[in-house]
Amino acid sequence: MKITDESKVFYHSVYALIGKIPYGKVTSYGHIAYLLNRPQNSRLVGSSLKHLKFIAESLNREANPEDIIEPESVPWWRVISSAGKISPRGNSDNESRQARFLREEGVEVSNAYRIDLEKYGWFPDEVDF
DNA sequence: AAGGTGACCGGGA
DNA sequence: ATCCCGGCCACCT
Repeated sequence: MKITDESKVFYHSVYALIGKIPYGKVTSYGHIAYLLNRPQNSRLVGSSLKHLKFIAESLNREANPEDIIEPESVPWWRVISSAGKISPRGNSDNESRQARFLREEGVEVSNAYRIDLEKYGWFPDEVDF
C-alpha cells in the first residue's frame, strides 16, 4: 500500500483526534471524518485504523519528534460505527477483542456488540488541537 | 487506465 | 429491529 503526501496529513490528524476520545467513551468513524471537515471520508477513517501500524511506521519515518505516533497509544477501540456497534471487519476475534478493551474501561458492550451511545457516546461539534 | 474494494453512512422497505 | 442499496472517495489491482 502506498501513501500520498496529501493523505499523510489526514492520517496524522485522524490518529491525533482519536487520541482525544476520553477514556470510557466511544465515537464513530463518521464523526471523526466530520470533525476533520471531511464528512465524506468515513471509510478512509476506517482504513487508517485498519493500517494503523503500517501507516504510523511510515509517518514516523519522516516525522518530527513531537509528531511521532505510537500505534499502541492510539485508542482505536473507542471508534465504532454510527449505528453503535463494533464493526465485525471479517473476523469475529477482532470484535471480541475490541469488546474486551472497551469493557476494561467500563463501557457496557452487549453480546451483539452493541453500545449505548446515549451513555457512552462522545460527539462534540468541534475539538481543539 | 478502468474497475474493484471497503474497521462507513443514511434512508427506505 | 434488520437487511439492502446507492452514494461516497481514496486506494489498490
